[in-house]
Amino acid sequence: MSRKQQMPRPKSDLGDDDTGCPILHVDMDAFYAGVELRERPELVGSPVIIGAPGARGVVLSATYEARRFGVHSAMPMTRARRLCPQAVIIPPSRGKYAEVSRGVMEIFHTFTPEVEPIASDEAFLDVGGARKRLGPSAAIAAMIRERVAREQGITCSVGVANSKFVAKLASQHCKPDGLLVVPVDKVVDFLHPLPVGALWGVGERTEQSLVRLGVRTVGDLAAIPLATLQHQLGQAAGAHLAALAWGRDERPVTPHVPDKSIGAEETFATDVDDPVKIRRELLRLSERVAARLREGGHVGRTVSVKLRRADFSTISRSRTLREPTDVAQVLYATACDLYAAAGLEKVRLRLVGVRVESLRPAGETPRQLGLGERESGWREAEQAMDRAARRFGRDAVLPASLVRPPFGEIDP
DNA sequence: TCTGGGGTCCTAACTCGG
DNA sequence: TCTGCCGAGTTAGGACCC
Repeated sequence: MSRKQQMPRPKSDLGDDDTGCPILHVDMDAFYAGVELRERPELVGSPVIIGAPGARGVVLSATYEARRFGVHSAMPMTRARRLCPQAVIIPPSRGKYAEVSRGVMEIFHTFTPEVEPIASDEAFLDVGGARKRLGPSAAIAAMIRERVAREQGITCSVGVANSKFVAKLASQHCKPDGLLVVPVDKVVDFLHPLPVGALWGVGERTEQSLVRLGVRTVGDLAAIPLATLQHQLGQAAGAHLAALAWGRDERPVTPHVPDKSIGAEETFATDVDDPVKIRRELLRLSERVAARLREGGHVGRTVSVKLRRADFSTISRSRTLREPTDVAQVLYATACDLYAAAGLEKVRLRLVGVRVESLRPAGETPRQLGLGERESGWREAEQAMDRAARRFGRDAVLPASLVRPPFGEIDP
């Protein structure tokens, strides 16, 4: 589901020598759209857009037929509909995509335990250890493509290279439904003609900065002095991109990357300036985040709120607590304090968000009771809510202020 | 044209304690 | 007691990814 524009077709003279290329990047083609088309085969070959039909939605996925009209992920739905009025719009069903994603990841694990998921629709695989058993990397890539298509009914593209970064570029390069090997001695030939925006970490802003330096291709980037790059982009980003431009990327495939933060945010259907409604939303988001913290066995110490004004300018405010928590009431109280301290109580907002950072495993964090705090308090109440939610559904137990009034009554 | 929601990482400014 | 330096931690914002 990359937002970057489709790259030109690959150079055909790279060859297929996969010696020294243990890294695979597997990327589903137009994943959400592909999943929907399994159930609506009559739409195969038609422009289809997956996205919420509301006024403020964006495109989550689009078939290649829709992309020909300029539609791409993250584009506002209003614009997508203008560009391609004949497209069939399908609202997203995230549960369904999560299920297919699990199935695909299971297929990957039958080839190697070294699987690093980076999104629901893509992953890196290190097949270095599997080659003795299953054959060369390119052959493994072909088997994976065949099994994903046969067992899940969707197509994917696979890049094969000696590093994660080059494998990822390779998979983008051969989309859709392709396989591309970038041999070790052809990495620079492959990289240098590419537009600099193709690099991982070069978005719109960075690309503009680089174009001001006269850098348009990866080859241009490779040619400019490191100091100039670091002056323009900062120490870390400059050094990182300079290395990538020469195909240097030492990052290993890491199967278990721990969560660093968990958050939730919501864009209102229309902008809101009523502090009561804003606080109710902060409560809803705090409940959601706390439930996910408990589900994942995390506690977190830093609580931040995100507030986006009607003009799209965004501020965030954060506070680090004395003790880490997974209790919604603690998150909510902190979020309300931060909202009040931001001085936006009379300002029209389009989005609010709550996030918890500095996560650690709940089991490793002995809890200190505060002065006068009862052993059985909010945490126990919320754990009971978790149990009820597992049994009766997510909305079975809610804080009173989140319960919708019966039809005809006034919402307090 | 009008911009979701889930994240990660980096940088700069600031505070605080040694 | 005051001042300067340094490093660690916190906070805010921004860019980027899918």
